[in-house]
Amino acid sequence: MPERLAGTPREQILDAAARLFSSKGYAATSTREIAEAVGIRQASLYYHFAGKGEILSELLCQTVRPTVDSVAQIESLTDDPGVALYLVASTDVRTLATAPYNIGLLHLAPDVAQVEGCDGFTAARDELAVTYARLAEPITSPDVLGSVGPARLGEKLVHTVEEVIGCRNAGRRIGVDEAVWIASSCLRLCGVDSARVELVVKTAATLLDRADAGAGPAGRQ
Amino acid sequence: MPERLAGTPREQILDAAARLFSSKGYAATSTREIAEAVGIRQASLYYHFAGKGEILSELLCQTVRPTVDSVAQIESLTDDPGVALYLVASTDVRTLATAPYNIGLLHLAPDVAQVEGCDGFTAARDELAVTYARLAEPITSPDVLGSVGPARLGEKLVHTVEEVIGCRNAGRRIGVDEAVWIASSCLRLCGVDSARVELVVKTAATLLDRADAGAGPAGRQ
DNA sequence: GTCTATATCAGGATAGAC
DNA sequence: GTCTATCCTGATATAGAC
Repeated sequence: MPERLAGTPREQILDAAARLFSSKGYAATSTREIAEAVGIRQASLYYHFAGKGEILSELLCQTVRPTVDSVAQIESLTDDPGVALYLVASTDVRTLATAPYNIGLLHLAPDVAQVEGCDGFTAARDELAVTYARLAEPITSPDVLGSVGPARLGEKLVHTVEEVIGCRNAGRRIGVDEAVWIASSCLRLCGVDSARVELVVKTAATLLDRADAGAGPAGRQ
Repeated sequence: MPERLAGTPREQILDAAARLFSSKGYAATSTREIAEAVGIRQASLYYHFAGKGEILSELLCQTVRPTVDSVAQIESLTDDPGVALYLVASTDVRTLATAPYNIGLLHLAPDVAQVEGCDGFTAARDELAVTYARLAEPITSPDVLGSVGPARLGEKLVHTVEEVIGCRNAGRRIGVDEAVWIASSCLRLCGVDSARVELVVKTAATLLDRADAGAGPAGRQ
């Protein structure tokens, strides 16, 4: 245990804010509480952040950045859009499931949606929806595409992955089986049948194993 | 247009609160704003409600009551659990989609989850999850049941229907096609294939037509 | 049933010492 | 970089007149 119980003051603030925001809500959390949790005075927060909104903004970005960044790498692994979709969804699930606190909850809340200066987050999230749409379209059955169209389907798949948020909010942690099920829900919703879903899941698993092996032991982290 | 632009003061307050809560968030909405929207003074709210929390509680209950109440009637229409599941989901979708404001958003927000005295709502919502689970289990494919189990599947179907909330939150209204798709998503997630989904949707539609005809013109509302 | 008036308290943010 | 001190605003809820 060579590390301190926390990192830089900035990281400590973000961690405390994440815990409080996700448990009490953004508007209902005071900057005093955040400061107290870190062990500094309320006014000292303003040295590290311009205000409450900037703390929130940074936290929101952390929920999407890893997934957005992973897309290029995933697409270099496979040409099968179904497998790619599943892998992106899996990354998304993992990011949301393993974050120290359930901050994914926040962006749905109206008080959060009203905060200005979160453009980076909304842009990244929109980009993610477009990616989901692009990958989903070629594997989606005609009746589904006819009902919702590609763009809305993308949004809906993003929402589907955010099922993780609901699970965590219910107090449960997400196991491997559940993570697989949520990611594969994206395929099911496109109209892919159970047999093919299982095939994609297996293909994706072997692909990841190969990639991990190629990246060396560090890939396991 | 024989009605006044609003009903009783109590209803006016609930309507204004619903609009403000769903757009700004619960904690971020002041009782002053609610009163102002109704055209009375802030203190006058306390004649109609014990406090801010009681207004919220009533609004939350309105989002689940119609669906919970419809279950018995739906189960008297059919013995096919798949059709019943689809009909319950459709009722749920309709309730969430046609409410004057998107109050379904609220229960997800942490500031709302913290409010005491919403037991009626949480109990009704839990009951709904159990119903979804009971109807879904017999039609769910083994691989899906093996991954998540019936109870969690019930929760997940509730969340699936709540996709409506996300749609409305994105500023879109829910069309018929989209409503059908969301309700049938419950079947797809259980592992039901596209052909059978379409069959269930058609069966449900004819069942409803018959029920409406039996109930007389009032059934159309 | 609605009002005025007010008690009580907590919020975010800034100024300036150290 | 953190502190103290404070400003200013706005919150919920109550008391009591009409």
